[in-house]
Amino acid sequence: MAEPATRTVERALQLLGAVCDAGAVSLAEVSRETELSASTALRLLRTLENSGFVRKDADGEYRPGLRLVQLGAQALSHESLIHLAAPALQRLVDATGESAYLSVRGHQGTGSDHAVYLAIAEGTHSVRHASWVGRSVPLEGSSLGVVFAGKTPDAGYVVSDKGVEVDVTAIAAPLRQLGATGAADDGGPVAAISVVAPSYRMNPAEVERIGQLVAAEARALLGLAVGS
Amino acid sequence: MAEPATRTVERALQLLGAVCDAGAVSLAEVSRETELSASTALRLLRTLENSGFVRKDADGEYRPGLRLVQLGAQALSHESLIHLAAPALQRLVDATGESAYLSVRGHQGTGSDHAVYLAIAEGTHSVRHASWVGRSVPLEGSSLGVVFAGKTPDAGYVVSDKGVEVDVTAIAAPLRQLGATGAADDGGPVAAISVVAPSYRMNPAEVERIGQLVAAEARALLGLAVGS
DNA sequence: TGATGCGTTTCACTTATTGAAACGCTAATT
DNA sequence: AATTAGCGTTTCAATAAGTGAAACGCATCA
Repeated sequence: MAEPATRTVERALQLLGAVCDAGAVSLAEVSRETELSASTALRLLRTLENSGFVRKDADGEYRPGLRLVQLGAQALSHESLIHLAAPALQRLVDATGESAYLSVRGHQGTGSDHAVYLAIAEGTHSVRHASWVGRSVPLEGSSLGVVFAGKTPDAGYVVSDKGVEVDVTAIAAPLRQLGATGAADDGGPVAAISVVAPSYRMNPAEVERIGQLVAAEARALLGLAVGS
Repeated sequence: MAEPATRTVERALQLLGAVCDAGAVSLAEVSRETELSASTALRLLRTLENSGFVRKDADGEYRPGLRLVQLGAQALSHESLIHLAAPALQRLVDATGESAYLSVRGHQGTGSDHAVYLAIAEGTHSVRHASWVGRSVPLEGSSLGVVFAGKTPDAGYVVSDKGVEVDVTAIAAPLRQLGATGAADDGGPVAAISVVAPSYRMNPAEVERIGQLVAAEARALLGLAVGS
């Protein structure tokens, strides 16, 4: 992979990602992280800055820029998946009181795999799992990891406690194929919905109840999802 | 401006923007819009695709990619402004029944200036102004345009009817300086809040009432806003 | 006062980008 | 069927463009 690509652009995008991951970084830091020479990093960051993709704050550190916020917001609001999933997430919250998430597999490339929360419905319990849209969570050892690996058992959902976070039980189900074309993909689903709850509130019966709800909503979403 | 920049990256970012603006475009279309030769556009789009910033759908058209959605969502959720402004917008809705918006000046560069809606609180009237996060609106002739030009009168708010949209009255107020440093900027505020309502429901007294509410919330936000 | 690390600029070396042209393809058009 | 038009794609020589080591000034720290 990756033969036909322009190195300059790749590096610039890499820098952009590094800036976003960090939130705010100095030139020296990013250039170290991305293993680019300071002069190259500076030049590319300037280009990104000219285009509004990053900006320099008062401290001289680089931050995600307005253009990125704009394009991201556009892209987010055009993602029909989010709109389609929102009612399903809300139903899960209504039925369980726990927080529900829509996530997609993050872009694989920079080492370990991650998922990104695209939509959230907050639980109603006063003690609840809380996160935010755009949060990137590691897949390793999580129920989302199993789901994205395409290893979901026949029951249609995956449970994990003692996963990424302690004292937390996550129940996830895959949104298998979104496009109208049922083409054989690179394997694994592209999105998933999940319910995340404090473990102390869970028991086998409740886990199974929630699991079946999650699996049912995931199946229902398949019917709605259209090609675009 | 724009002397020290790498052309390749600039072009790639330009393509990225074009793809996002269009939502879904063919290679021929973007290459025409961006005035790039087809071969160059193809090569750059491939690079963007490899990095997940754009993706190719089943029809072979280019769309905003997951990486962009991820970075955008991250950037959006890290924008403390949005979190700070959300309660203020809601208060405006509660007090007026009309839709309230937080907007920032879009990246100036591609011709006419625009603003981008970053946060929205929908009005409660059944007939209300509706828009979406990420929407880009032209500044020309709008109250936002006046606000971003730094021409807000002493009253602290700007009113425009018959502006960008007909039959719509917009009332906007500037969020002057966000950073802790009150440094002399490039001039003009970077953000604004506004209330947008159907004109038929407005009258001078109501406009003034809303104007003072908007101006008050804008001033209140100044106190909260911190450097980061 | 010297040492360290930063952001920045310069510059010779080439490497990597470029775009016209040509290809195969599908879908209208004649 | 033959023809045209438009698309995505590949090739390739010309050269325009990106590269990074080195050096600079400026902070801060020992």
